[in-house]
Amino acid sequence: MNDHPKRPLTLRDVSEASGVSEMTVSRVLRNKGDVSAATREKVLRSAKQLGYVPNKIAGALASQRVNLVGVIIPSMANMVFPEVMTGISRTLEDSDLQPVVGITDYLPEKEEKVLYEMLSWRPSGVIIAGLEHSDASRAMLHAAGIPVVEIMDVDGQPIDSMVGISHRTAGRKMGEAIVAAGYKRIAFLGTKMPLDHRARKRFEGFTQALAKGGIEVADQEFYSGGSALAKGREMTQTVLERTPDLDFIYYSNDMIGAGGLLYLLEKGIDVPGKIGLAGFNGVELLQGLPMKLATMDACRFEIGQKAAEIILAQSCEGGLVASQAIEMAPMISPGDTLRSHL
Amino acid sequence: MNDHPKRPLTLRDVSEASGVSEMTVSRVLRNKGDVSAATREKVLRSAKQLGYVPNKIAGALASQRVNLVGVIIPSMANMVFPEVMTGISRTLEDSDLQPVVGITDYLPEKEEKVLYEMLSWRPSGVIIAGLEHSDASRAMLHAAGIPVVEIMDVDGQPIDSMVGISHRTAGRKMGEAIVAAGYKRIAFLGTKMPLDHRARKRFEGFTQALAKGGIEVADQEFYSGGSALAKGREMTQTVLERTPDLDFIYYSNDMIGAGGLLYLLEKGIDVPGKIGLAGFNGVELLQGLPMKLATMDACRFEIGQKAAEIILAQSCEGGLVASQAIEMAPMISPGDTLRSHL
DNA sequence: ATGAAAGCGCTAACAT
DNA sequence: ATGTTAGCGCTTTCAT
Repeated sequence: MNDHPKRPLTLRDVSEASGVSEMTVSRVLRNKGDVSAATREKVLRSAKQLGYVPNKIAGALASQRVNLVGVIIPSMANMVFPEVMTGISRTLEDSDLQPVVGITDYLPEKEEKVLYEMLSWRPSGVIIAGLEHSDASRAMLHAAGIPVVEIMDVDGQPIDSMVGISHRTAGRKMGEAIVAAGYKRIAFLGTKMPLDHRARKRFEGFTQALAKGGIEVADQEFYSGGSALAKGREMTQTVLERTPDLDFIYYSNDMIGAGGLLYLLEKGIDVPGKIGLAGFNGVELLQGLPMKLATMDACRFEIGQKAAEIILAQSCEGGLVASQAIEMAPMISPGDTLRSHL
Repeated sequence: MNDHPKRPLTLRDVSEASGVSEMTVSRVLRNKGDVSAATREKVLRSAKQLGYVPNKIAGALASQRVNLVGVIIPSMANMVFPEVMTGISRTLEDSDLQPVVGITDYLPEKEEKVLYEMLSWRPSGVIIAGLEHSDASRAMLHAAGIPVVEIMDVDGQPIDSMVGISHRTAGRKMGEAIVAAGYKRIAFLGTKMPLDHRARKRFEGFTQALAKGGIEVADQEFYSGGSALAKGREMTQTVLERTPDLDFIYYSNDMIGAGGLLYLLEKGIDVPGKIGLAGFNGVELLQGLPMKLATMDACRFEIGQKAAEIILAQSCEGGLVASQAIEMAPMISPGDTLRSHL
C-alpha cells in the first residue's frame, strides 16, 4: 500500500511522551549538557518507541552548523574517484562530518551548478577536484567563507588549500623512464583532453621529457566515451596499423592500457621486448591481468585522506589553522611491460 | 591564505542592495508569483553581484519541502551501482529532485545508521537497495511517511514500492541454460554470501535448476575483498586443481568471471569446448576481453530509471499514485563462453 | 505587483 | 539539572 500519512514527529512529541521539556530532550539526543541518568533513560525510551528521527534542517538552521562536506568530482565511472572517496570517508568516519558527493562529468557549467546547489546547503567545507574552475565557481568558493581543498593536482594556484600530485611531473618522469629504457618510437593514447586538465598536463610533461631525449611522439590517438578496455584495444590496433614501427605506447589511464596489453598479448606480440607499455593510476584491476602493466600510482587514497584531514582541522580549530599545499610524490611501478634498460 | 571571514549573505542583503522587500527578492529567486520585469532585473543583478547563494536550510524549513532523494546502496566499488545511479540521475535531471547517496558496505548496522542520517534531512523519497533490512530500518522507512522504492530484487515483500529482477529466477535460468547445453560437472564461484542476499538467491535458483537436471554443484569457492579480477583467477585455479574434471564454472559476478576467463585462456584451455563459463551483470568491461563472457544483464540502468520515476510520480501527485512492484526480465547473453548445444 | 506578519523545528544563551 | 526565551533565514498566508 502507498500510505504516507503521519506528520513527521517533532521534539515536542518526544517531550510530551516523556514529560520533559523540549530543551532537555534536545540535550539528551545530542549528548550535550548535563542530564540526569534517569531523565536520559526516559527520553531515550520515548524517542525510540515513537521512532523519532531528529530534523537536521531545523537543527542546522538554529545552530548555524551543518556537518556536511561537499565533495565535487568529475565522475564515479572510472577507478580513480571511488578510491579518493574511500580516503575521504575513512577519515571523516570518526568525526561528525559527512561527505556529500556531486558529479560534474568534466563539464565546467555542471560544476558551477553542482557547486551552487552544494553551497546552498551551507556545508562545513568543500573538497573539489582540480584547480581549473570558472570565475563564477571561484567567486562562490571564496564567498562561501568555508575551508576549500582542491585535490588531485598541484600544478596551479589554489583557492585555499590543495592536495595532489604534479601531473606535469608525473608525465615527465614516465617519459624519462621510457627514454632511459631506450625506447625510441613512442606513441601516446588517451582521452580527448580539452576538459581533462590533468591528462593534458601529463601529456605536456611527457612530450617535454621526450624532447629532452631528442624524441618526438611518433603517433597519438584520443577517444571519448565507451568501454575504456575496448577503446584501449581499438586504439592500439589503429596506431599500430598506422605506425607499425612503434616500440612503446604510453596510455593516459590504466584501463585503456589494460585493453592494449590484452590486445598485444592476444596477437602474440612480445611485450615488453617488441613493444613496451605504460599506463597511469595504479588501479587494482591490473593485479588480475596476465602481465603487470607499468603504471604510476596517483596516490588517490592518500589524497582523499589528506584533504579530509585539512577540512577536519580547519572546521574544528576555526581560522587558526592555515591553508596547506601538499604535493604527493607518485612512484613508477615498472611492472612487466617496461624494460629497465636496453 | 586561509581567510573565511565574511558572514554568509542573506536575502536581507539582497533586499537592501536592490531596495526591494525580502519577500519580493524571494519571489524573484524562485520564479514564483508575479514580479514586474523591472524589479526582477534589479534583484537578479544585485543577487549576482553580491554572489548570493540562497540558504536551502532555511528554505526547506520554511516550506517543509526538501528536494532530495536518498539513495542507499551497498557499494560504489563494483560496476553495478554506478550504473543504477546513472539511471537515477538521468531521470531526476530534469526534475527539481536531487539524488544523495549513502553507502552501507553490505552491513545492516551501517545501513541503519546511514538511513537515520538520511531521513534526518527529511528527503522527498528514498531509494534503497535490497528487500532485507533490520526491523529498525523498516520502522524508520515506514514512519518517514515518504515514498520508498526498494531496488535490485523482487524476491520478497516490499515496504512500499519495488523495482528489480528476481535473482532466484536469474540463477535458475542460467542453470537451465547450462544444463541444456549439456554441461555436467559444474562449479559455482562467488562472494561469501551471508550478507549478499541477491548473490545467495541466484545461487539458490541455480542449484535448484541443476537439481532438476539431476546435477549437483561439483565444487564451489567463495571470496571476500581484494581485486575481483585477481580473485577470479585464483579461485579458478584452485577449483580446477581440486576438481580437474569440471566442464563449467558459474561466477556470481562478471569481474571474477573475467579473471577466470583470462586465466583459462592463458593456460591454453579450450573455452567453451573444454570448459564453459558464465558471469552475471552484463558489465561494459566485458566488451574489451579477448572473448565475450556469457552473462545476464541485471537491468541496472533501467532499475535506477524506473525507481526514480516512481519517486517522481509519488512526490508530485502526492498520495494519489499507488505503490508499484515492477519485475524486470533479465536476458541471458551467451557470448562466446557458453555453447548453445552439445 | 508588492509588503507585513507569523512560524517552520530546532538550539544558543540565559535563567532558575 | 532543567526550563524559558528568542531567534536561525527563509516561505506561507494574508493584506494592500
